[in-house]
Amino acid sequence: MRALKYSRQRESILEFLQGRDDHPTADTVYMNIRRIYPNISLGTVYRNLSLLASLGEIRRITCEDGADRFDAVTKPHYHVVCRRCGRVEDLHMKWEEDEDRRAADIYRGRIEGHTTCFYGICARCLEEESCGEKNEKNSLTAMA
Amino acid sequence: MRALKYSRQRESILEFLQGRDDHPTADTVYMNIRRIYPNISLGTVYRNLSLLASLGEIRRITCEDGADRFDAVTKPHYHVVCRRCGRVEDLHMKWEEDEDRRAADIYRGRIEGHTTCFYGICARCLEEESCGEKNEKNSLTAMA
DNA sequence: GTGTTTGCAAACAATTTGCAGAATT
DNA sequence: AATTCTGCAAATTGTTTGCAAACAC
Repeated sequence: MRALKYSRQRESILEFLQGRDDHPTADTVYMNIRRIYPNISLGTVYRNLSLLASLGEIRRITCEDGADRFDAVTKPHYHVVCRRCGRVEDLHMKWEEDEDRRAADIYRGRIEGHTTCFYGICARCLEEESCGEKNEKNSLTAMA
Repeated sequence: MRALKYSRQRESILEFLQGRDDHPTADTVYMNIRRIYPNISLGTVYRNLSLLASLGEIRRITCEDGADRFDAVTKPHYHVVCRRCGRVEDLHMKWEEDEDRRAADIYRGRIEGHTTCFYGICARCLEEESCGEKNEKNSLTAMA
């Protein structure tokens, strides 16, 4: 029903994501795109990220940690979230195709897919035991 | 370091969650507990949910849909999120224990566990094709 | 009594939205 | 010319926090 017109901002956001292997938040995207289009607005970034995600050109990752992250790799794969610094990394492990079928067999509704998110402590945080710089919020999780 | 004192509100929140098999949001918990303690505050509900989660008495579920949900079943299991109404259901399927080991084998950091979230359309929404009542937000995801 | 928890309200963070003007077709 | 997209600011939503009083030990 709605047309879809070219926009340099959108293009630029997509390209930016394609050039990264970590998984930036909307805000990180914003900061970086601003170097190219200094007056792009955060609203535009959000709008385009949502649009691209709904078009299937990028993937939204929602992982327990404050802000959503975005990934230009759209084929299913695993992620690891660091509980200390919040960093989200890809895990290059064979994707378990059968899971969906197993689930569909016993679920009364329709299964369309799944996401699997590992959590733990990333190598960087393990080394520098004094990691806590980035994402203090997560210390709550570790409070117990 | 910190003591931990009894609170009827906390007790009541935990009991409420234990009596449900769906996965209420903080707000739903609030609405329901209010029938017992009419002047409990939303802040208290959030504080206790976070506390209980960090103690491992309940589990926090963050699944792409606006608000976090909470689950009194703490042993790992699968969830299915309906992309139409946002409902989160348990999926009673054998938990794949090996995943963590597989991941740990190739990951440089420490793997502590993982969560797997299936998504699709729940049976209820499939039937009444006119589902859209509850959680309009999700229509964005389906917009493409 | 000391320390924890509560209710309330204000503060916050992430994200969405309304609108007039700029860009694309 | 008709629409879509943008920048900006204000609005929403989900969650956290500061504080004085209430409660548990």
